[in-house]
Amino acid sequence: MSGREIRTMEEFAEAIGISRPTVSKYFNDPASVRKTTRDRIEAALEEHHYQPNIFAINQNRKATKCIGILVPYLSDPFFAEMVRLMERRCIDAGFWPVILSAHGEQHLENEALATMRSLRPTGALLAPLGRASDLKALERFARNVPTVVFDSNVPVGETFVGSNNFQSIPMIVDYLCRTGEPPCFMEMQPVNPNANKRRDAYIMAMEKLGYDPQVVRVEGSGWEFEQIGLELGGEMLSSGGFPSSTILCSNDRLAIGLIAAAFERGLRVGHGQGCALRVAGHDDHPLSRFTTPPLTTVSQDYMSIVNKSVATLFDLVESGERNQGNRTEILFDGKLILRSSA
Amino acid sequence: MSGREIRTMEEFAEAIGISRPTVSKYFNDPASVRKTTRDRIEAALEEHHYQPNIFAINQNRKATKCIGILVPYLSDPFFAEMVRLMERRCIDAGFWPVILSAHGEQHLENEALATMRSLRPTGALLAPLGRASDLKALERFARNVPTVVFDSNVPVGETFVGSNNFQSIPMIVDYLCRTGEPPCFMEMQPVNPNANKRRDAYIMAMEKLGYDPQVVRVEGSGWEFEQIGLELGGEMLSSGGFPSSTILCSNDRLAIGLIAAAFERGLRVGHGQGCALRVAGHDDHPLSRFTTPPLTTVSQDYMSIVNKSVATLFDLVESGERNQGNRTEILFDGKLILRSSA
DNA sequence: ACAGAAATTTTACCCCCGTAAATTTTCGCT
DNA sequence: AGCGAAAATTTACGGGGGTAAAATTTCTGT
Repeated sequence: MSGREIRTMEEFAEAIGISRPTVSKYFNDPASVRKTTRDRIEAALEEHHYQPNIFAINQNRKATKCIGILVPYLSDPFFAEMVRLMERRCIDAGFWPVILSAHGEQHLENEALATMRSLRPTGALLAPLGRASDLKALERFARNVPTVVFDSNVPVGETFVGSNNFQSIPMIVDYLCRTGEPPCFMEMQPVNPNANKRRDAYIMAMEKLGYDPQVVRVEGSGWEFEQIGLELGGEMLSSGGFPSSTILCSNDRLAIGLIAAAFERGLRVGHGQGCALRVAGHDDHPLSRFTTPPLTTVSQDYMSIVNKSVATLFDLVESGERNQGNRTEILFDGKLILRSSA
Repeated sequence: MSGREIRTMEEFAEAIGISRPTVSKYFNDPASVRKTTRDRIEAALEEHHYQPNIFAINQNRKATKCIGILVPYLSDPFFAEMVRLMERRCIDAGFWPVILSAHGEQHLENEALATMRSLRPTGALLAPLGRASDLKALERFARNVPTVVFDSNVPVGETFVGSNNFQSIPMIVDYLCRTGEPPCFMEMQPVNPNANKRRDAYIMAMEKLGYDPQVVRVEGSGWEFEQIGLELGGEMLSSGGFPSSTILCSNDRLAIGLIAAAFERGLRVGHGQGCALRVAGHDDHPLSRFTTPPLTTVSQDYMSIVNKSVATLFDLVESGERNQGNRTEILFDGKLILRSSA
C-alpha cells in the first residue's frame, strides 16, 4: 500500500495525475473515459480501495441513484422475499435500494416515508400498510417521488401491481367445493385492501356456485398472524364456531396458525380419510411448503409482481413521465398450489 | 398551503425570518433554540412539510447519524427479527439504521460492505456470512468503522455478541438423553462458526454423558435450509441413515424441513407414544412455535443479544475508544423451549 | 502534414447543510 | 437601570463531488 490514505476523490485524482471530474465521470460510467485513462484509474483503485462518499455523490445529483423500498412488515417472510428480489433487480440496474419497514405501525410508516423523501430517491416501490396507512402522507410522498405501489392497493402512486384476488379466490373456492364440503372463510380484522377483496371474492364465488357464504371473523389485530390463527382459530375450533369442516383462510400465515391449533386439539388436517378438517390459505408463503400437512394454497406470482413493479418504475423514471390521473393497475393471476392440507 | 414549495433549509429559514444555521441547530436538537424560535419553526414545519436533505446533512458532519446493519440473509426470519429489533433501538436513539443483506453471497456481502463504508456510518452491526465471508474485506471495514459483530463469530470488530453454543447444546443434549434415546446430530455444510461450535458442543456433551456421538452430515448448501432438511433429511429417513430416532438439528430451519419430511413418510414426530421420531432444533425461530408438532428447541436470547449489541456499539461510539487488540466476546445462554416434537 | 470535427478532459461553479467563531440578545443581579 | 455572563443567533467557511461550458486532445480525411 502507498503512503497516506486516500480519502477524497480529489486526492485520488491527484494521486493518478488526472483531474477530479474525469474520475467522477469514470464512476458514473467507466465507458465514458478513454481506455488509457480508465486503466490508470482502475490500477489506482486496486491499490487504494478508494470509494466515493455516497452522501456527496447524491447531494448534487439531479436524480439520485437511490430507490426506496417500503414494506409494512419486513419480518414477514412474504415481504422479506419480495424485498430480496426487488433489491437484486435494483442493484443490477445500478441503483442503490434503501429498504425500510413500517413495522406495522402508522407513525413508523410515516417516519419511513419522511426518511425516504429526504433521500430524494429516483423512484419508490411502496407496499403500504393499508388500513393503518396515513393516506395523506402517502399522497404527499407520491406527489414528489415516482411511485409504484405493490401488494396493497392503496389509491396512490402511478401504478399498482399486485395479485388478482377475484381470480385467485374463486379458483380455490371452486376447487374446495368440488372436492369436499364448501369452505367457510376465516378472516381477521382486514389490515389492507387485499383482505377485503378476498372476503368479497369468496362471497361472490360461493354465491355463484349456489352455496351459502360463511365468513368467520376473529377479532385479533396486529401482525402476528400465526399467533392469531393459533389462539383465536383454536378457540373457534373448540367452540365449534366453524360452520364448515373446510376452512379457507384469508392468508397462509393465519392458516399456519390454524393448523397448529388443530394439531393441539388432535384434529387431523388434510383431505385424506381420517382427517377432520381441510385448511387452505392464500399467498404461497415461503414456509407453506413445510407445514404438516403441507398447505394447499394459491400462489401469488412473486416473480411477476416484482419484475413488473421494478420494470414499471424504471420506465417511469426513464421516461420522466408521470401519468397524472390515469393510474394503472396491473394484476397477476394466482396459481392453485395443491398440497395435502385441503 | 403557501405559495412556492420550500426545498432547502435556506428557503425554509427565510420563510420564517431567521437564519439557516438556527434552523439547522433546531433539527439537530430542538431544545437548543429558544422556545419562541422553536415555536416559529414548528409552526412553519406544519405548513411546509420541509425535510432536510439527508445527503447534505451527513455530508459535512464529522459523525453521521447513520448505523449500518448487515445480515447474511434478510429473508431468514431469524435475522429479520433481529434486524427489526435493532432498527427500532437505533431509531429510538436518534440514528438512521441502514439495513443491508448479503443474500448469502460473498460478492454481495463485499458490495454491501463497500456501500456501508461509503456511508461513513458512526458504527456498524455486522452478522457476517461466516464461512463464505471475505475476511480481509471485513477486517478492512472494521478498521474504519466501529463494529460490533453478532451471531456469527468471525474474528473482526471490537466485540462479538452471540449465543453460548457450549451451554445451549449440552443443555438440550442432556434433556434429550434423559428423556429417550440419545440424539444424533444432523448438520449440513457449516455456513458459519456457530454450526461448527454446535457440532463440537454436541460431541463433547455426548461424550461427557458417556454416549457415542453420531453426527449425520447432509451435503446441501445454500440458505434454503428447510428445503435441505426436507430433501436430504427425507432421503436419510428413507434410507435408514439416522442412527438414532432422536435427531437434534443444527438449527430450527433444518428441523422444520425434517419434520415435513417425516410427515411425508407417515412418521409421527413427537415424544408421545406412537411417535417414531423425536426432532429438536436450535434457535427458537419465530415460526418454530407453529410447526406440527411444535418444535422443541433451545432459544437464542434475541432481546439480550440485540440490546447488548446495540448498547455496546453506542458505548463504543460515544467513548470514541477502539479497544485495539482486546476484542471481547459476550455470550448469552439459551433457554430450553420444551414443546412436543421432542 | 494539416484543418476541422469529435471525443476527452478541465475549469468553474454550485449543491445543501454542519460547524466554529463572531456577534447579538437575553437575563439575573446589584 | 446598568453591567456582565450566558445563551442564542448569525457570519463565514468548507465538505466531497455533480455538471455545464470551455479548453484540450485525439481522430478523420485528404
